[in-house]
Amino acid sequence: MGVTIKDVASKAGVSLSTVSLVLNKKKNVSEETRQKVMRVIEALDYHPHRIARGLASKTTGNIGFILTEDHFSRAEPFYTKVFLGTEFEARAHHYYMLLTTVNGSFRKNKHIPRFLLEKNVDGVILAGHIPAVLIEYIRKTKTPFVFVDFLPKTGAVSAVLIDNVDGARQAVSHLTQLGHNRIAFVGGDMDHPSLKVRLEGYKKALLESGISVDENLIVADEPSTAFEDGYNAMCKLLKRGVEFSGLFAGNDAMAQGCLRCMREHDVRVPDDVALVGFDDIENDLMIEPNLTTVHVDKVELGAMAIRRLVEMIKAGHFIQGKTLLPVELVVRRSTGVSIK
Amino acid sequence: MGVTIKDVASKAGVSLSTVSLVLNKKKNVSEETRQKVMRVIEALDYHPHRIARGLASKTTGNIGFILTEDHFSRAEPFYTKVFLGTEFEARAHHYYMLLTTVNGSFRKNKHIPRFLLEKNVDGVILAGHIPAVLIEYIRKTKTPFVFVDFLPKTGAVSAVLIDNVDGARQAVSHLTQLGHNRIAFVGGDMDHPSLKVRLEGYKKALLESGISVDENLIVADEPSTAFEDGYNAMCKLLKRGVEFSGLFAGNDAMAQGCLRCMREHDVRVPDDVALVGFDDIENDLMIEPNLTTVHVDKVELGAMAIRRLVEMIKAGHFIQGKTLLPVELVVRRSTGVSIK
DNA sequence: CCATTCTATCGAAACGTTTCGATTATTTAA
DNA sequence: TTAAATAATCGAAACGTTTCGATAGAATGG
Repeated sequence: MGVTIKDVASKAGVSLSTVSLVLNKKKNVSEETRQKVMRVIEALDYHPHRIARGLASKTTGNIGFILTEDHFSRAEPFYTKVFLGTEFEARAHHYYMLLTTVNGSFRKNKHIPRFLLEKNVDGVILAGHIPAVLIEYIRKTKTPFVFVDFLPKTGAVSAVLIDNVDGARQAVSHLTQLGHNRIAFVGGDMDHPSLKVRLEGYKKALLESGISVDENLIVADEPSTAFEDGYNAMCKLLKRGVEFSGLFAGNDAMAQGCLRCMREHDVRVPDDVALVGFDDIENDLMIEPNLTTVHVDKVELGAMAIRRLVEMIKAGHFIQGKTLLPVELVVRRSTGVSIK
Repeated sequence: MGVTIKDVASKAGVSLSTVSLVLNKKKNVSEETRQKVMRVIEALDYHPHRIARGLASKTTGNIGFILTEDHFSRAEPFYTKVFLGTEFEARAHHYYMLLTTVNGSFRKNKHIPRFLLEKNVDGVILAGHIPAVLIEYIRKTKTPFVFVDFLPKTGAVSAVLIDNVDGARQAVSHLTQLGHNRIAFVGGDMDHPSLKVRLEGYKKALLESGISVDENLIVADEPSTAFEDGYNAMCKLLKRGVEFSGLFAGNDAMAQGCLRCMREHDVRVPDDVALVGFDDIENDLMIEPNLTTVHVDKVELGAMAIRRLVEMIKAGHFIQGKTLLPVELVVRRSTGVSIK
């Protein structure tokens, strides 16, 4: 039905292979015939058939995105943004993204993503806590892969990570500079590297400011990092009766949960407590007071991962290394700094 | 490298074609050989190569998702949710989704999505305001397609739509049942069928309740439907000085913008004004007061579209028709009804 | 001026399936 | 008992490219 390379060849009076050479910008084709072929391609509005090209060249034009189910259903659409970032960047490199989720109860030879089994991707992005068995499988298949916001315990990796330490430092030193020295931390899901590192960054920043760490000011044992977890954590903290005037939440969803809890207990933000979150999600601007937070460019995070992956695919071999995504504090009303 | 159908055939002692027949569950293969072949497939952990299968069967296993750029960058992640809904449902039918955006300044023969040119999809989902030229192109290629939350002006269509009329009716009659009879409407982007229909539904519901429509209570000329548009619209409405005690916003993002504006003007919700939104977005629960709204299951909307599309692909011909997604009012604090 | 290298082009195999028509074996009908 | 229909299996073509090795002609070197 559609026009094929054969049609182009015959109409241009050259062989199939010559057209292919032109299409793939290979050497050793005269400028003259190149132009002739190009004109015919234009005239016939020819576009190579992706599938056929794929079979011959052992290339798919697809990149897989593997995500754990629980991360995907997180209220906070963090990974959704990351995924969209990969979409945009992938398209710029002429790839399409194939998305799939795996769940925690992963069993080998059973739950391997279909696009891997069917050899339908040129590389994969791994986001969130991916089961070790799966990572091992991917390594075996020699498929290029890049981690996003996660690091496995072992093995050589290519990864793109948030600069959580720096973010936590910026958040905490913003609070100390405002004069706070009793600064609490609220977090959860400490299995996730990001949250763990944010807590570490918090401690480090305190020490750098000459403030000792008080474990009574830390609530980090919530199972997850959603709004409710923030709410619950804050309730625990308030129940302890310890004094604090600054609060650093592991992410914005939790920060907003804290806010709700504090409001219910007549603790005013920013008057009684200055609050800083992490992530910079959309509705930080829709709540009262607008939330001071550490901005994370999730879309860019995805884009960086794709760039790394495409580089590896082109190179034809694994390229080890980690890249940190810089983050930036954005100061809003919740830390009491008045903005014009 | 990988194990192919050839390996299975020789190990099972049958021909290539027999293995293929087994794989595709065709008739006329004896139970005995079927089992023998299946055992070998298991033993070798064979999985057919998607690309090769695609070339031979003229099938891609992919579904395209076409979206307008401006809709995609909308603050409110409506279409993102719809897309995820298609992802999940597509996977259940063993398809992968390929996403792309087109922009308003669409030119034929230039901005046609690559997956269409390269014949890399078995069907497409069209979300939002898709340029008519593109629709025409898709029709010509005989690619099955389904619209989501949009209807083109002309031609036979298969579409999945939100039951906006019913949603508006539920919203408005909730307000009238609470005793309000001065009910305002705030909307924008009236080019979009959904918003237009919500306004119509609002008027219809008023009339059904014996309340005449007062154009002074309607602000619908905002360019878009984001938070800011709601904010601006509400400012205009308040400036008019007309009295109202109920407010129906075209969507939740606008409703939240209204809320912000009212707060700045010391109009209290729900005490002075009872507010209902539309969509039921995540942070309706994170704002004060929690927003009464019309719940739209965006994920299900996407899933419905996929089911329709898969049906068409299987049938091998276009199937005309529209399906309405039922919606449901969820009552929260912003309409003043106290919930235990 | 001939041997060598280089350039441009081509033919054919290969990629891993599906599918169609042929073939053989088996059953059914007359 | 034989012709016809049916069931099971197979061989080969086809899908639309890329790529490798071959070939012929042009350029280069000694």
